[in-house]
Amino acid sequence: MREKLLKPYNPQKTEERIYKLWEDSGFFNPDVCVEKGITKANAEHFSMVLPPPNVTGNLHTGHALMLVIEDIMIRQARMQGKKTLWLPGTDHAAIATQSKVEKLLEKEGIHKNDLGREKFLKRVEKFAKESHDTIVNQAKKMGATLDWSREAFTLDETRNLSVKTAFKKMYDDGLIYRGHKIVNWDPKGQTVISDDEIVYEERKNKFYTFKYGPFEIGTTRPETKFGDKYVVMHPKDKRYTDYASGQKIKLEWINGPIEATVIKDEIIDMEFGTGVMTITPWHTPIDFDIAERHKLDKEQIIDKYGKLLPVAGEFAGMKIADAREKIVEKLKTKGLLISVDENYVNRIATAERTGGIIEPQIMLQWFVDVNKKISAGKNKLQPKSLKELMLEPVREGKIKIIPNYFEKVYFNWIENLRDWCISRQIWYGHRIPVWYKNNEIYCDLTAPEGPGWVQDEDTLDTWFSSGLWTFSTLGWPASVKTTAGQPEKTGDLKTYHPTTVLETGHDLIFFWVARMILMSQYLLGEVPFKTVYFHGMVRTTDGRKMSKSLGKKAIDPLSIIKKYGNDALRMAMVVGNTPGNDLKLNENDIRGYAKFANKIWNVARFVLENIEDFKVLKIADYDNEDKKSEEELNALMEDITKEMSEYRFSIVSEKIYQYFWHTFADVIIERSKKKILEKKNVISAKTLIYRHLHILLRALHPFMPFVTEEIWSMLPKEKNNLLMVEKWPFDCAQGKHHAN
RNA sequence: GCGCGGUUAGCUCAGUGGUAGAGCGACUUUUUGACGUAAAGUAGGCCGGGGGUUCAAUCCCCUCACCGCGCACCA
Repeated sequence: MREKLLKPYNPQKTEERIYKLWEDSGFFNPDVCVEKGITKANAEHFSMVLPPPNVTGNLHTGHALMLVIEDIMIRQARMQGKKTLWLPGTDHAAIATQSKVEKLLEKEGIHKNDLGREKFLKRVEKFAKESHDTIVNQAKKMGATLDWSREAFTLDETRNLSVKTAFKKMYDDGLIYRGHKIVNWDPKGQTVISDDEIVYEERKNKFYTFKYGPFEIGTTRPETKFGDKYVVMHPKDKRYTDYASGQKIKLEWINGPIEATVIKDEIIDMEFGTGVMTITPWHTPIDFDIAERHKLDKEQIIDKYGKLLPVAGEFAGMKIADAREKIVEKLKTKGLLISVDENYVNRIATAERTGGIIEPQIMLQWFVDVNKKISAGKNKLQPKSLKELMLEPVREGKIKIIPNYFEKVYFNWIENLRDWCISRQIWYGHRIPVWYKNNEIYCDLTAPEGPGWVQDEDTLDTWFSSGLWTFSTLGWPASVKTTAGQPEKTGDLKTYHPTTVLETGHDLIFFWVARMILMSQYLLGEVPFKTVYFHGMVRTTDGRKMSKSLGKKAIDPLSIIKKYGNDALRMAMVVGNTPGNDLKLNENDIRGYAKFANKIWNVARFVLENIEDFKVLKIADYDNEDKKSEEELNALMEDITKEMSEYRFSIVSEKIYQYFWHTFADVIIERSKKKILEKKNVISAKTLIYRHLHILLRALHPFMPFVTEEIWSMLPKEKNNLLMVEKWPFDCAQGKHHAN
């Protein structure tokens, strides 16, 4: 009996030592497991990439939840003898990281332009490195058995090669094009962003109605109205049958008389306002579409700093917010203001990362064409669009999404998907591998020979590199050899791709999950993963999403671990938490599971005290009630193994908890006391409690790895393996229980 | 506007076509030997409202209400 068992379980004194044992064993690396005979060389694989945390700071409870669920899957797979890889990495998170560093510099009174591209990037890299180290340390404290030897970064050299390779192939296939389109310009971040990076905020905005010649037009944005020389109405609107398409009308406007042209278009909602509107094609997506359809002029009104251009006459150079009221005032003086609705509410598009108000602009940018049909990969005979490549595997069940209702959300998104804008006017990120010289354009992995070539200044959307993550981390493109015209995978890519499961938050379904499916389908002709498991968002007890802005209200995972232990936090995050549903993390629950860890500890003490003289550890001749208990335990193991294969961690953790405490401890141990005291069926009793502990520790290990590993080290047994590589107590394939 | 999820014990949440479950909390008892971070026990629920299918509905279908979320539009 070890001394330390005599005191209550102390996670603080245990966890760091245990993690070091695991790490030193090398078993996080599947190759080591094979070398040491833990895993068979030809074993089935189980692989998962870690959703790479952004290098913008610390890990929060959301990360903790992710690490816990993934570590549970990985530990079980490893115990089941699978060749198990959990691949770690971090995300450079382009805009997020750059704007974070910009803010830090701001405090020093420095603007990034003062430093210049190179010096600024050095600062960002320094910051990213520090964040990376913090993140890795925290992940280790959380007990994650990630294979650190394979760690990757979305912006390292290998990943840069994969990004350039992917870009070039898409460019050559005509899937990436450069064009003038209306895009989401963020005046604050001074970059374009994709549709998915927009966050809408409801705000009260004055809704003005102006007299526009014979019409009345409504707007929330008078400052864009300078260029409005087209007035649009529905062709079937009976109120305006007197006006013909193309008809010119002279009218008085902000800066004097103008000539407006009547346009008829069915997109107009006759019910809205007066059924007449003027359009600003340069700054409104829907107006842009109308202008394209009718081949109308487009004129820029607002520059990229959010200031009015000379077209605004006396208002030129003014900022939007300042100009708006003044323009209204002028129109009012001219008798053109009809009414103002003070209580109008509409949605404002803001940039996710900077909070800047999006000003749509027509700009020259790079796009991924999602509708063009190409005969790439395995679809040589039947050309397919990227949209189809994204839809098919989910529709056909090659990718299963848990919970399955997210499949509908996924389909809905793809069906409404527009071309993906991938260029960003920021410095931190993968530089676009395109060079220009006069009118020539050159796209390749390296710069073209000869003088005069200038590389595109822009970088790529961070999700472009994230989309490659399941295979760029496994060595692609180097790990694809082309023999006899057939691409053939080698190395890690061959062994571990498609990955078994992707576990992530449902907020990443479009940003990341869809893009990974796109990239893998297109570049490898296969799915990136077979199952997607979405966890919910972690919330505070009052229901708010946990984030740093909450300050003290947010629970810091590391301080919880310090207080209650890792195992307790893990259980609190798993029990009662079903996929897709948000989790309200409650300190009471965590405290409860800390008690459970202690309960396990005390049970172990009792069992070990009573089997010290006990040499024969094989299945004995049980008496009837013990035999029944053994069978009940076996049935439970079979049951939870099946539940685990269906990713029902909530149920499994609860069942083991219940059985351990209220059957093993409360019934079986109490019964054994009596038998041992009365010296009746002692062998049966001792065998039963030993085997229960032996089996339950293994079943509990993925959920509560630290306390179970610590107790395991004290158990009398033939081999001295770490529990993390012991056998899971039920073999699904063979229907066998692993006795010892 | 289109769509998705939720509504179960005081709180946080599981769950199932056939007498309703857990944790925490509350209350009562127990200083017995693994554990007081414990044990034994008790109380507490028309499973959101209404309708339907069924021998049987908390569960399946329809509908309403409220809460949360996503997408689109917003001149």
